[in-house]
Amino acid sequence: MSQLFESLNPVQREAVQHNEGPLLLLAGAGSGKTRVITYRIAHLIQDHGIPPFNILAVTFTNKAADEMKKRLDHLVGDVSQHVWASTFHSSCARILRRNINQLGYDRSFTIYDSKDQVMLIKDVLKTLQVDDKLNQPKAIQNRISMAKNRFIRPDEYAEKISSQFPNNPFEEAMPIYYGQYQKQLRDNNALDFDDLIILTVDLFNQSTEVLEYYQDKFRYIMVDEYQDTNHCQYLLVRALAAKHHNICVVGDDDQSIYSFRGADINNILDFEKDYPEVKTMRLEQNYRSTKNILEAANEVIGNNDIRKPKRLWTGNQAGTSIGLYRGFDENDEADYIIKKITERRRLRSTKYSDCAIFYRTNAQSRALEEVLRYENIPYQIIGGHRFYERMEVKDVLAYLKVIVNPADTVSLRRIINVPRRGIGATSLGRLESYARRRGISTFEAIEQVEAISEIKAGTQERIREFGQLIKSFQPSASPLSVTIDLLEASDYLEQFEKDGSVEARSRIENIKELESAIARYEEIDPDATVASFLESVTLASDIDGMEDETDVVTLMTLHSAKGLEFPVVFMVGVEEGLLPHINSIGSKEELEEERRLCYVGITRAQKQLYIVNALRRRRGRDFESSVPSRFIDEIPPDLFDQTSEYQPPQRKLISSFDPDEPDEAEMDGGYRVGQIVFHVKFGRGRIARIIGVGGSARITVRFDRSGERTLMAQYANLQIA
DNA sequence: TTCGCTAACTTTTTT
DNA sequence: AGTTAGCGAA
Repeated sequence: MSQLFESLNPVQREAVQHNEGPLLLLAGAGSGKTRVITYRIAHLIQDHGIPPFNILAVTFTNKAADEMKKRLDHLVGDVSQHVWASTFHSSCARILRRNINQLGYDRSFTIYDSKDQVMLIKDVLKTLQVDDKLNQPKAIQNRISMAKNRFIRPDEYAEKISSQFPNNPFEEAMPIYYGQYQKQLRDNNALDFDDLIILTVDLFNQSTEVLEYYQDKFRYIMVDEYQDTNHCQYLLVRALAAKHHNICVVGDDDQSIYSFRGADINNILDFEKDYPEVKTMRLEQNYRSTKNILEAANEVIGNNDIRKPKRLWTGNQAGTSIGLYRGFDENDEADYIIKKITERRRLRSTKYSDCAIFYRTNAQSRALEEVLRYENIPYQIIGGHRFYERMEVKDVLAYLKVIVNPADTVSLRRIINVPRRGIGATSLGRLESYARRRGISTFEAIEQVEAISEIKAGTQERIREFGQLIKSFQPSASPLSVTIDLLEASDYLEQFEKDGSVEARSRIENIKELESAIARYEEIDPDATVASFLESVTLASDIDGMEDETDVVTLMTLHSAKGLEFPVVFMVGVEEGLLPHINSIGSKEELEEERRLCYVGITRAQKQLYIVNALRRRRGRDFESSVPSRFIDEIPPDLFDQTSEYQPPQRKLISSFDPDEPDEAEMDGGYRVGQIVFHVKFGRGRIARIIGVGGSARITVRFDRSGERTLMAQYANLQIA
């Protein structure tokens, strides 16, 4: 262990040796915080004889948890397997699988992802007979999630949130939606992401016995990326640490980029108030980046007002200048990047896997992907349309979910007629209304379909067969065997085998891939069940699927990039409207979060940073011209490579985009932000944002009745008040 | 009543 | 561009 200390700087060493009592570790980008956490755990185990099962390490992603376990394994060997290292959501799911009975749920509960949530909300609106055109399910989902993150229940919503939006019918209706949503979740024996946390807190509040069990089990708690925790997670950590106070949180307020998900920066800023005896330490030496890169990062983040003052420093070399390129459009951006990558590969043995491309929005990956594919450069895209979101994969997963938890009507509805078995919307509707009348689940209605006289005998028979199909599987059998039997018995693949198109074949391939994923999962965990597999899939994050053994270029959003590092980083689309994003420009807080996002991107780079943007960009059907991001201006000019190709190629610029085209300009009707307008259907509202110009401009209006909606200027037909 | 085709909308970030 | 809603055919 003593050699272990030699590689640490004094502050790091102090942090590792501080084992009892609360510790706040303010760790700047690239300051070696993961190292400190793992060493700290190793130190607890080896030098203080703390049993590994008494340690809980909460990370932001499963990938980070796995990496921590791997490093820990190097330091202390096999015993590291007994440390609980996982995400908030996974840890809570694990706790709830043991103890959720006490809250009146069944242990076979299903976890709903955000798409499932939206489906359920549509359902809720239907049962409440509310038009889902006026009340966007996604907006409702967002409001519910925000409430849950703040530990606000349906019955408290009116008082705590609605009251802040006087005369807002949408917010006034929210408690009803929220309440009904929660009821239907329970009826489906399902939990959404937020429930995992909130119900664990409930469990602890309700049973001191359970709470004490976990308090004593997790005598040492470490929370990584603490700046991104929400209030509910804060309550959870506080409850767990209340007895022993051995809580170490690690975070960086400058890297807080998840406030849209309810992350509450106060959790880090107030930590010192919660634990008066806290020891605070700062890791400010950066080991990752060159001086140039770090200075650029420092300068950018220095423009934020809401932050703990600090300035990272590094002993590393100055390094090369930052590349800056303003391309013609997104294809030109991509061309430039590829040119640089191939050039570097030729000159200085930079590997593909040394290079990462970051963007603000997933949509930006497409242009890059096309060019990379065309140029035969191997790449991986993190996030976007993930494997587990493919239609055919979701179908099979829905089958598995129903097998484990027949009460899950969202999944049931997905597969009851897939493949086509002659059970259409009307029959399903009758089935569901019967279920509702009797107060039973849809699946229970299926089991007594003979009693439903509205359904014709032929259809009854088909429904009965479907019910038997589901019941013919053993949920406790191994996931792989269930899947194989399922594919066999359901004739699911037949629809694609008959088709024979490229697409159908790739769908079959994806199912095969799913099978091998299940096989792999079983190999790692011999106790795997269908339920545990489904859970791991739902709680997997984009980044968990990242491949870091093979030599490929990695593309991902700036959000996904947090916690990673690459020798060569390209940030694309560094433009006003994209970074900072158009939706964030209006508010100071949100703008500062965009700046932090930019900071996160810059600080991922070890040796070389390229900042790239384009003169114009395709958005939907038409082009928009764009202005370089204000964040570029915040970087001192002398840090940029002065010889760089900063002249945009002036090709046929005028012809294809024409913001001043007269007839279009008239069509935007002279709308202004802040104006009060009336819409035929949505009623009164106020213009929140206008994006673009002319008829193709999109106008976002915050309607009194139905929340925010974005309309095309040329079709909006708004009356100006 | 179910199914297949055409037409419209979306894209900020995510456990 | 890929899903969803709506319509007509079987």
